[in-house]
Amino acid sequence: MLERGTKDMLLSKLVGERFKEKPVDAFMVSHIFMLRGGYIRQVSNGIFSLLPPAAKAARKIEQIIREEMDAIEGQEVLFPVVLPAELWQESGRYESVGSELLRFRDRGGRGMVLGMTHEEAAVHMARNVANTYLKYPFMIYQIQTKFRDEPRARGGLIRVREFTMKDAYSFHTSQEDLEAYYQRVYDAYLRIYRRVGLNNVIAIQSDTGMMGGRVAHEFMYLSDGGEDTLVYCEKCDYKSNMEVAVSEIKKQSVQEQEIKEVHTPDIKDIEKLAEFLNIDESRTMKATVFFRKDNEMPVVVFLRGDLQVNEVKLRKVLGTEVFPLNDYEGVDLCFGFIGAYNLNARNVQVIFDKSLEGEKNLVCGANKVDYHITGVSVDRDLKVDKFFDVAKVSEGDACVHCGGRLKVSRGIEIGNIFQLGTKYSESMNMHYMDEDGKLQTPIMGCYGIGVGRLLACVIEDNHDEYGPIWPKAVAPWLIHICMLNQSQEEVNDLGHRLYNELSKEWEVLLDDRGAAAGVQFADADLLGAPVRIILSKRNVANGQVEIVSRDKKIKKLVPVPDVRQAVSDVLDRVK
RNA sequence: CGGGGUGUGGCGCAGUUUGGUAGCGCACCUGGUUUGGGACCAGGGGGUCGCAGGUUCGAAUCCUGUCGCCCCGACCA
Repeated sequence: MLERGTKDMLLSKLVGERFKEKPVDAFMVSHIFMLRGGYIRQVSNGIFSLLPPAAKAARKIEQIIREEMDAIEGQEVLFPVVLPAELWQESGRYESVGSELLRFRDRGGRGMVLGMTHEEAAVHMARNVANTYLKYPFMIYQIQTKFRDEPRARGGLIRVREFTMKDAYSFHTSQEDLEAYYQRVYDAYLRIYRRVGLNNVIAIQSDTGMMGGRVAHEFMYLSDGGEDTLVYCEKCDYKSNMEVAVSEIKKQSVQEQEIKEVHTPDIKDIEKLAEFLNIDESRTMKATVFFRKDNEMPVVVFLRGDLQVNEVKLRKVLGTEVFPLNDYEGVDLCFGFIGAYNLNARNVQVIFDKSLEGEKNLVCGANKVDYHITGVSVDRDLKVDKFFDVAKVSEGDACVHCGGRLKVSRGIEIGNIFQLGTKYSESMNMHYMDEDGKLQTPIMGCYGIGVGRLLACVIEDNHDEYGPIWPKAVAPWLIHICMLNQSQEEVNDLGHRLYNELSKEWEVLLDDRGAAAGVQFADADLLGAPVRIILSKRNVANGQVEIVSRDKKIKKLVPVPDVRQAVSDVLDRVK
């Protein structure tokens, strides 16, 4: 017989178990604690079930997001998870998106997809009803399951294939209106992160990727374990994803030299070349070879030897997807010794990075096995029509805005916002009547936050060596009662009495298992409730209980009649 | 999709080299002693060893195939 209220939970009945040992396959702290604490259970690669503690915390995050979306006039809706292929064919994404879009057929053989984002569904919903300018602007959002067949899920809830996401879509009659609303969403996002207890979050400029559109920002939780690389200026507020980051590259002034051919036996990479000639890598010219997806033509990118090619930038310059070339068969290049000087390769596209502009006395390949050329000056010896910016920014480069020093850091993407423009409204024939009775195409924005990933980041940002230290806004339970000597009637009675009383006001978990003190404390640490009440034989005999905050910064003995007030005080003092 | 690793009870692992019918720690159940940081004693339950085929009198172990999972890379709102 279940006789539980909505806020109370007996630990002896809680579904899920907690483990002492670190799971062998987990590396990120959030993943480790979520497994050890009985928060999540993996069902398949990148697919997880959430157990009660995680489900409760996720619900609280969702509620915070919901409140902030409603506060900027969002209207909550619900799109289907399964969508017909035709809808995605309308926008063109059925073809343009890769295999992360899960496609399948229903019993009638009709093509279906699992929703990975819902622009199509949003336009489908809105296009027939938003037929007059009087309805604009408006924003619709949902909190819904998404599926993306990621090539490689990892890190517990950090990178998964199935996940819950809040996605929002706004519709406007002018670019100015979109920009103004975009800013409101931006501000709402920062409020959301603050409310769920995340501190190290910054917004950066980002690539628009498959979404299309021009302006986009990503919200990054700064963490060494993050998968994204970001660049920011120490002096001004320039912040960007590495994918689109730009910089002034540092250049040294050097003397011009004569062209010379040197024998470099089996020296096929920049590192060995610099070592062999005893020069800095920045005194060499590197050739990196890609191939275009559209016509499969090889592309040689020349850049200064100390730099790396930024593939996202290269993709934009070429206007097509690019992949590193691995199959050298039939390509008219002398691999390992490719150089810009005297390069006579057929059917190969050549791109020069701006890092080479004006450089003098560089070493490059001689297009001949085991030889390099020294003393190459770009202006004097090479005919370059145009330089492109296709190199990755390095730490220490100068900021293009203020000349300040750029720093490179890692982060986890916990939200993004896009100014989409008319990509979807146009391709999917969405129109409205303007004041002059003319048909117009609305301008869109879209905005996403991954709930599970956010939950994981809250742990990344709030934990000690024993487990999560949940901020009270998202804690599964606010109060955790430990009965250290449960066999003592007074302890058992008082524990249950406090449990019943406090759960009228707060969410309370009672450890009624009669376990050893160490077991109880360890589990309480893993469950991370902000306030812990400890009942021991001796204290209870003195009419007292101990109240401790999860971060262990507050510890006090209080008389039993004062417990409610003391709990309230501690809750006021913790984050 | 490439490279590497791994699959034995809920979790962590041994056993595989050299085939002989499955074991350890934790967890779980019963009884008792315990109780301020993962206790102790006694008893007990649970695994057709990822799956399929083959070799053999006999396969966790050898052979072939296949699948899952993990890591690195490619990829990625």
